Amino acid sequence: MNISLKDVAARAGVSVKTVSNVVNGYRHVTPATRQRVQQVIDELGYRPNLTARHLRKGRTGIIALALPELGNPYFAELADAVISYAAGLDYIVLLDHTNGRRDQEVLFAQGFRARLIDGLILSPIELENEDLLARGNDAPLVLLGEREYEAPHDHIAIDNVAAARTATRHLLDLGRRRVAFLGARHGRVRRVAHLRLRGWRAAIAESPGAAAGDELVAATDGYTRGDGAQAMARLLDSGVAPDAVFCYNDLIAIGAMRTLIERGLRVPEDVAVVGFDDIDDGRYCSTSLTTIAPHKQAIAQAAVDALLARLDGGDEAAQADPRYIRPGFALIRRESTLGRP
Amino acid sequence: MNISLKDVAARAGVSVKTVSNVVNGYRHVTPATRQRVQQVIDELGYRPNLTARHLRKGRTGIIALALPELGNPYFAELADAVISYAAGLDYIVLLDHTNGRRDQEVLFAQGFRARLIDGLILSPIELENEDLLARGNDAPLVLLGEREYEAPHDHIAIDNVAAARTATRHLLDLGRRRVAFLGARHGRVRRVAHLRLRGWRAAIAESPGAAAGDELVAATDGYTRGDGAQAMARLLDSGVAPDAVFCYNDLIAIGAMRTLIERGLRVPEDVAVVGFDDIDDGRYCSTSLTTIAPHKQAIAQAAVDALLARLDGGDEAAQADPRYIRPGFALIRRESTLGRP
DNA sequence: CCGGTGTTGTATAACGATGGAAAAGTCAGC
DNA sequence: GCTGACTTTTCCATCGTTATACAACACCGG
Repeated sequence: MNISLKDVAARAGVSVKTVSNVVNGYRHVTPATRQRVQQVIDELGYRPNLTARHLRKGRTGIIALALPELGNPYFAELADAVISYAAGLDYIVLLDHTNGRRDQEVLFAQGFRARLIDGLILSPIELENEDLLARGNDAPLVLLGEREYEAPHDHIAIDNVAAARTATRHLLDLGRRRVAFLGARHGRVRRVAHLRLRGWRAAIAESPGAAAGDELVAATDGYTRGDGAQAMARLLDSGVAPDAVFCYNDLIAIGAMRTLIERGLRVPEDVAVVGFDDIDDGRYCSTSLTTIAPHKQAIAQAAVDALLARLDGGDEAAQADPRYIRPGFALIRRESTLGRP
Repeated sequence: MNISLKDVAARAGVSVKTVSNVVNGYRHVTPATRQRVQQVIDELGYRPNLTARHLRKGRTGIIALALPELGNPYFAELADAVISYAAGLDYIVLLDHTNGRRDQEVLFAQGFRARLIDGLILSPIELENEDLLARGNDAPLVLLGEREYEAPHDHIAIDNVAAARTATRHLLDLGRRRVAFLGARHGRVRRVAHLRLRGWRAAIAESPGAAAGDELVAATDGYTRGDGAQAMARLLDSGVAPDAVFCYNDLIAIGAMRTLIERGLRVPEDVAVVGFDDIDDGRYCSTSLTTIAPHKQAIAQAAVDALLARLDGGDEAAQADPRYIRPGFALIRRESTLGRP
């Protein structure tokens, strides 16, 4: 049942290596031999054993993609894009999730799947710079997303500050003056939502009449709809009364909208809402969601390309300085800020 | 940089096999030797080469999970559950998507990743029975989801007929009489949404006053929100005027609600809506979605357990008759049928 | 007809791990 | 001190593939 090169070779009356040569399309094989071998291959239904090939070549053709959670549609859609693009380049993607927990992220960065994967694309949340520096692993690593590090790795991320500023300015341009920010992380305001928060501040600072107090910034525990709903509720209970909300991501925005509607507030008349990610859900909310759309396709391609450049590009490419690649983004205007047409 | 058993053995002054014994926790190793070897392992940062181990053992410890699309939150959440559960059993999950296309599903069933994976969990959409019978691959296969086959493979699925009947009856119990079904597939009504459609028919047949005509059944091209929105629009345009809709899945339901709201119809006052899958989105729609909640955790566990039973259970388990396992489900009542409390 | 050149095929040794058998070491009992 | 029984360690083959080196052969010009 398990056909190996040896079996084919015996049956075709040639050496193992000749069969290997045929399988790999090596040039110097007479058409006659090639045909005979090929026929036996088809006859026996031979399929190369990838494991053995990988062992011999020192490469597996597998790259890992570690995302915080697949339940978040943004990451699911991104994963989809990465898998498809990598498949086109004959690479297999091993998808995994870290739950956004530092210990798990460290585990991946350390390469606990060492020698099974050729390289890793990681979207960190809690990972610290020191974790990266302590990394005792030579497989290439590409970082994805908002967090910034000073470790020597390629990094793919849209310009989060500019994107957040664009989103916030959109709200200010509509005449809103009390624009809240939803989704800073408890106890670590300066970390995870750092860049988007900075963009928010920048836009507000440019707009004379806009309220800028810290009471407009609401923290969440995570990045789910539930977190958004709770944070919005807390914000309203605290008496802040914003007339617009810019949310760390679409899920939080959707949760926030849900709370607003439950409280009898209208979106966007009473409170306008902008999200971030452009997940499919946002388009079909009963009030469709205005959002920042990072170019997922471009992000996926850039990440895979960066990784493969270091893998397949030879020594000079492997040693090249880390690159910071910034795919584009767009503001998608929908009903949650413009109202129903 | 690439430390192998040999390096550790040389440094520790023992044989390769002894190091292997230590790594694998073999019993007969003196504490002194074990400690010395362990120390060198830590010192050099040795990590076993999984590829080599797999080659030798004939097993990779990797199982594949092939789902139609990760963009659908139901599948993303299910994948999450499978990965976590399998990880607890020391199995790695290779996640892939078929786009619900027959050629891709056939490719997976045929095992194009032969010898890289020990087994496969597949959620088919277009795959035909003959494809399964023609399968020339000995790796165990577990099927997931609504489609039913007569091929000898384990199958995990909730009772779709009963679930659909429960959902439809819920609508009828609320006094609705014109309950539409959204999500039959164009040109193949008897295939993909077969069971759920049957459940719908059964519930309606039991309810004397309920309309039962085929004009209440609307087809969709796919299973996305967009498909649901379009199908709902077509249904309304055709003048059917339902007072309730049971949808093939939550995404279609969310799309349908979107269309209803755009047309100025109220949910649930004018049209009540029930979905299927219990994805997170449904809970946070501005009108939260009543739905059938398959027990995803149970499905994931059953699928992995069934696969591993055939893998690790020895010959008698591998040859056992195929099993049809039916995890439970629940009707989750929310605003799209009950209205806002 | 010889030697050089170029093509086609083969034998053998890896890659890094594990399994089984053989060898070496330990220890009690007489 | 020797035997026998048991524990610990080593040696060798092996998984399926590819790389390297080389053998075999044909072809061509001189």
